[in-house]
Amino acid sequence: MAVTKSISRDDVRSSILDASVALMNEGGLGSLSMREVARRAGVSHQAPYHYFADREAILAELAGDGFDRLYDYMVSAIGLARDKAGKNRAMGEAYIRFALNNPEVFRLMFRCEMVDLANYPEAKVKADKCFQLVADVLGAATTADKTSADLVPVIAAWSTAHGLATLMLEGKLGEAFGETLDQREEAAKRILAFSTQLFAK
Amino acid sequence: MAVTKSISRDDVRSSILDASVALMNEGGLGSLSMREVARRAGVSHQAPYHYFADREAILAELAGDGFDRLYDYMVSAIGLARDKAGKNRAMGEAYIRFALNNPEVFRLMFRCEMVDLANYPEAKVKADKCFQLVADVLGAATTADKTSADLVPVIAAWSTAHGLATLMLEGKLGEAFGETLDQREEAAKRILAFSTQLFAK
DNA sequence: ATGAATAAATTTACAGCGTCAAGAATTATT
DNA sequence: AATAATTCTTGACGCTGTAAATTTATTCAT
Repeated sequence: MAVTKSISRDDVRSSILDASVALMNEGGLGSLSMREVARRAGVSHQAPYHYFADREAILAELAGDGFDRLYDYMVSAIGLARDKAGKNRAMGEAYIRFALNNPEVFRLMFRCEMVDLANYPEAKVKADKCFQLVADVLGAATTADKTSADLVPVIAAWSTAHGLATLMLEGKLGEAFGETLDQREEAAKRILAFSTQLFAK
Repeated sequence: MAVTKSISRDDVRSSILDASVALMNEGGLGSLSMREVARRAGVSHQAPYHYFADREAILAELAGDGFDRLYDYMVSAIGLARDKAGKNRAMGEAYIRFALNNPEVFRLMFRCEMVDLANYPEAKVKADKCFQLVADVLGAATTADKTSADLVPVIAAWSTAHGLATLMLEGKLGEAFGETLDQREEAAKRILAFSTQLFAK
C-alpha cells in the first residue's frame, strides 16, 4: 500500500539526513562525504542520489534546518523580554548562543561557496525569514525598502552579533574568554550588553 | 655555484605560490588543488611537497601573506587620519576594504578548519600583529591582559567591522547596497560611520 | 676532476572522493 | 497478472592528496 512505501521512502531519506548531521557534528563539514553518509545510512554509495541531486543539495537541507532552528532560538528569546531594548539584547544573545552551540551548521549557513542559497529556494525562504525577524525586531521601520537609511542601524547591530559569533567560533579571540561553553557565552553577553547599550542611545 | 642553486630553488617555490594565488583568486579555495598548482607551476605533481608539507602548509603561507597585507592596509589608513576617532574609522574601513578586495584570502585567514594557525607559528605571528594593532588603535589600554574589561569595547568594535565584512562577502545583505565594488565599499563606510560615531560617545 | 654523499624531482601506486551509466530488484498501475 | 515506473546496487571514470621508490641533479671530499 501507498502508506508503507511512503514511510519507507521517508525513512531512507531521514536516515541519510541523520547520518549527514552526525558526520557534520563529529568531524566537521569536511568529513561529510556522499559515500560516508551512504555507509552510515546503510545504503549503497549511490542511493542518496535518489533523494538529493548532489552533495550541495544535502548541505542546503542542513542549512535550511539550521535557519529554522536559529529562528526558533531567536523567537523564544524575544518572547521572554519585555521592552524593546531587552528584545534586542535577547535576540543577539540567542544568535550567538546558536552559533556557539551549533558551530558547523552555523558555518554552513553563512558560507555561500558551500551552499549557494540562490539555487535552493526552500532554504532561501527560511534564511530570509530569519533576516526579516532580525530587521523587524531591531529596526523601527516595518518592512520598507532595503536601501532605506533605517537599515543602517539594523545592519550595524546585526554585524556586531554576527562578527562576534564568527570571531569566537574561529578562535580568533583566544581562550581568554573561557574554555567552557558557558564561559564563552557569558563573555559574549558582556560584549553584546556593552554594544546594545550604545545602540539604545 | 651556490648562488645559482639558491635562486633556482626560490624560483620554484615562488612559482608554486604564484600559481596558488592565481588559482585561489580565479576559482576560489576549492579549486586550489595540489596537482593543479603543480601543473600551473610547470612541475611534477609531487614537486610542491619539497617546499610545503601538505596543502594546508600552502594555505598557511597564503594566509600569512594576507595578514601582512591587511596590516599594511590598516597602517596606511591610520596614517592618514589625525584624531583618534578618525583613526578608528579609517582602520575599520581599511579592514572592510581589504575583505572586499581580497575575498578569498580573507576567508582563508578567518577559517580555522582551513588553516589551523596553531600549527603555523610564522603565520600566527603575523595574525597576532594585526590583532594587536587593532587592539592598540581601538583600545585605550596599552597591552594589558586580555581578560581586562578594557577589551570589551575593542572587541565590540572589531566584531562590527568583521561581521559587516563577512556578511557583505557572503552576500547576506543582498544587492541593495550596490553591485560594484565601489558602491559596496561606500555602503560599508556609511554603516561603519554610524557605528563608530556611537562608540565615540 | 672524479667518485661518494646529498638533495631535488619525477614516476609510480593507492585509497578516497563525486558522480555518470547500466542493470537488477522492488513497488505501483492498469 | 502484466506492464510501467521507481528504487537500489554494482561498476566505472577521472579527480584528489600523499606515501614510496626511483631517477636526475647538485654538492663535497678526495
